[in-house]
Amino acid sequence: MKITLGFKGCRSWKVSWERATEGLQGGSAAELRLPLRLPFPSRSVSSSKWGRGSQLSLSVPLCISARTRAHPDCARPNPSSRSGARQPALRAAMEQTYGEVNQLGGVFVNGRPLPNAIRLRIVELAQLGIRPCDISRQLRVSHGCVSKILARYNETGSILPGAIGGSKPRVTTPNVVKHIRDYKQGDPGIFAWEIRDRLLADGVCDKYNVPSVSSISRILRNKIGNLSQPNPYEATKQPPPQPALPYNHIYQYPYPNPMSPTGTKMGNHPGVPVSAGHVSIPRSWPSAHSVSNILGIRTFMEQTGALSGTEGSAYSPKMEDWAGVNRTGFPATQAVNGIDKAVMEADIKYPQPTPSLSTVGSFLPACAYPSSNQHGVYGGPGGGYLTPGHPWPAQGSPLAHHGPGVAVHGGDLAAAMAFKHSSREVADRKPSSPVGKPQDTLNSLHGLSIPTSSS
DNA sequence: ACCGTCACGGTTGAT
DNA sequence: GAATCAACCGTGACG
Repeated sequence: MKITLGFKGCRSWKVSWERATEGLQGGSAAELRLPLRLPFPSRSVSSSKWGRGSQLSLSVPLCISARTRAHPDCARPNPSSRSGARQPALRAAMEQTYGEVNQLGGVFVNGRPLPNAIRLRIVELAQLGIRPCDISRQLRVSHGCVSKILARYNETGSILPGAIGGSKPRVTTPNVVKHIRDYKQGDPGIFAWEIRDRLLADGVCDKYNVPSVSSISRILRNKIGNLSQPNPYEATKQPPPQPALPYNHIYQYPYPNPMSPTGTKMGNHPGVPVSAGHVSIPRSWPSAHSVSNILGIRTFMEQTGALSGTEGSAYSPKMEDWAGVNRTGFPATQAVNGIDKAVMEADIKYPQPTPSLSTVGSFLPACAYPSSNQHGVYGGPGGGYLTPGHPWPAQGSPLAHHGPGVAVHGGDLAAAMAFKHSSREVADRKPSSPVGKPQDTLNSLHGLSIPTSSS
C-alpha cells in the first residue's frame, strides 16, 4: 500500500489511495495505521470532510489519524480505552507514548485538559484581539475548546480546568445536622428554608455547601424526626471536620509541580471564592479583559507581595492563586520567575524539555513526544503545538516562548498578527486592540514580558 | 467563515 | 482492589 499525504494548498490534503484495501484494519471503518512521525501534522479525516477535488474516494469512514491506535506498534492495545484499572506504571508509560491528534494537527489527550500553557496562550491571544478561529488554528486546538476556555475565562476569570473526578462531598455533615437539630429544637416550627438561611447566617455553611431546602427537609424527617434520639454521629464520634474545601476546587494536575508540590488538588474552582491564604482577587478587577489587565500581573504580584517573597514563599504554591491571577493578568515572566516559566509550564503533566523548549510553535506528532510525563503526550515540547511544518503562516511562532524572563518580542507579535491577518485579511477588525501597537509599546507599557506558556 | 452548543468517548477520583 | 458514579475533559459536528 502506498499512501501519499501532503498539503494541497494550506488546509487541504491530497491523498493518493493506490491500494485502498490494504492497510485497512478490520471492521467497517477503514482505518489507516500510520507511523506517528509524520513530516506533517496528521489529522483525523472523515470522508465527509473531503472536498470534491479530493482524490480520496471511500465508502467507509476513513480515519487517518495519529490516534493512539495508530502507533507504529499496532499490536499494542489502544490506550485510549478506559485505563483506570491499568497498572499506573503501565498506564503512565503508555500515556507517555500515545496521544491523539486532532484535525488541526494538534495533540491532545482525550479526557484530559489541555496544558495550562496552552490554555494560557489561548486567553493571551484572545486578549490580543486574535479571533477564536485564528487561535484555534494557530494553537491547533479545536474551536469548540477555544470557545469553551474563553467562555470559562470570561465567566470565572480562570483558565484552569475544572475539578475532574471525585465525588461530591456530602453537605449534610454531622456538624450541619447538629446545627439543624439545634435550630429545630430551638424553634420546632422553623421552616427548612429558614434553617437554610440560618446555616448561612451563622456561618455553618456557605452558599456553596449549604444543603438544599429539600435536603434539610429530609434531614428533619429522617434524622431529626425524633429529637429524642441521639445523633448517631455524636453518639459514636466527634463530628468530622467540615471539608476544608468546597467541592469545586480547582482541578490540579497531580504531577510534580513547584506550584503544587504535593501534587494534590488544590484551590477552588474558578469562580468559587477562595479562602484565606489565597491571593484573592475581586472579580471586578480592573478591566478584566484588557491586555493590560492580563499583563498587569506584575503590579498585582508586587501588591500582593508575591514577588517579594515576603509571604514566606515567593509564590503561593496554591493553584488557586494561579487561578486568581488569571483574571488579573498573567504573571510576567519576572513575576513568575519564582516559579518561573519552567514551572508554569512544567505546569502540569506536560513537562517540557528544557533546552530547546519548543514553543507553542513546535508541534510534534503524538508519538514524537517524549514521554516524560504521566499523562502523556503533551510531554514534550510543551508548548509545542505547531509543527515545524506548520501549514499556517505563523511559522514564526508568534507566541513562541523564549524562555524564562524573556519577553515576547515585537516580532513575535508581529508574527502573530501576520498570522491573524494572513488567515483572513481583515484589517483592523479590532482597531483598539493593543495588538496593533508596537511591541515595545506593549512591553514598555506594562513593563513586563508576556509570559509564555512554553519556551 | 465564524462561533456557540452539544453529543460523544474518554479520564479522574471519591465512594 | 474492583466497580460505580458523577464530575470533568477536548473533539468534532451541527446549525
